[in-house]
Amino acid sequence: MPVATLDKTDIKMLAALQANGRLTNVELAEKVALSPSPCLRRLKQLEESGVIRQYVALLEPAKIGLGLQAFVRVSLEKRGGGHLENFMEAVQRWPEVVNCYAMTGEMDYLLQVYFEDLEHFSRFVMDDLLQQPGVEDVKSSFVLKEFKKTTALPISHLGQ
Amino acid sequence: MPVATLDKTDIKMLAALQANGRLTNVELAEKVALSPSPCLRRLKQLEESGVIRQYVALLEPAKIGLGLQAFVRVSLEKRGGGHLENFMEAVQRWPEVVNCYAMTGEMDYLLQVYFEDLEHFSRFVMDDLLQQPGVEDVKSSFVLKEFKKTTALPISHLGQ
DNA sequence: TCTGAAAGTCAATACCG
DNA sequence: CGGTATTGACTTTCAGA
Repeated sequence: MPVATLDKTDIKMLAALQANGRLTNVELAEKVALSPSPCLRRLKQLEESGVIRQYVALLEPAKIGLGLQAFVRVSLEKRGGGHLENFMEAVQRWPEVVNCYAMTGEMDYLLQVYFEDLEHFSRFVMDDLLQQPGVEDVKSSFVLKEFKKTTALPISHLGQ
Repeated sequence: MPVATLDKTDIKMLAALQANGRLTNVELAEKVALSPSPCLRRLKQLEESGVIRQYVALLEPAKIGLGLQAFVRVSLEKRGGGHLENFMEAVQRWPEVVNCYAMTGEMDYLLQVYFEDLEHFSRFVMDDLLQQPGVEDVKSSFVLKEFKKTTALPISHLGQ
């Protein structure tokens, strides 16, 4: 995947949109000292090249009853066909799982998962995770506090 | 933090905005079978109550030269004043760190961090992390593959 | 590549069932 | 709670520098 060539104005645009994805083109143009027309052209370019992947609304977990966040390490049986495939299909289906990573180190998978409470967590592990063919072991850690929480990637390292 | 009371229409709105944060009010109203005016009133309510925390643009890490993602576990000295405070200030400052959690289990901290490459990672650990007063130990795992990656929280568990 | 103007669309408000 | 109508602002496109 090629790295895009971005100038100072593009970087300012990305910083502004990472902070507020609903900025109008006129507002964005003001922030980067451009008139709306070329600003819009640059924006379309950033979207079409895939530098901007998506615009989303972020919800507050506690306000929708998701008071519990966990990281769950799952070990899959190494032998036996299709376990990984089936597991990943299930992961896509389970709405509680927001992220799933394969990591270096141990040959297992790291899930980031939201729950309403411990009972919900328990049901998820018993009824979903451990019912899934190939799942050998499950180890969970819960988030006590989030000290930093952002979706904004660093961009200052890019060009001028 | 109180849990908001949301009806079926609110839930549809949240689902739509988690998938596309730049939907216009008219588009959103069509999706939830409402006219624009009450739709906008509901939207403002969701924003003001804090259910919608923020709108953001998500960038593609690989397209901006961030090909390496890691989880870093940091142990802080338990004795000695202000280490945690100073560390958290530094964490806010370091742009590579997108998330920082205190977890159950071991009394240490989990960072989610983006890097350009291993040399960037090395510089971060040597020049930033290990120079920070109170940092005792650092253990890193790298992301080999992301099987699921979303910011959309589950909302189907809420009312009708 | 930017500016500026023109046409269509949308946000935001007021008002009414 | 819902819908309609209005005004001003914004998006989008195109011609020209």
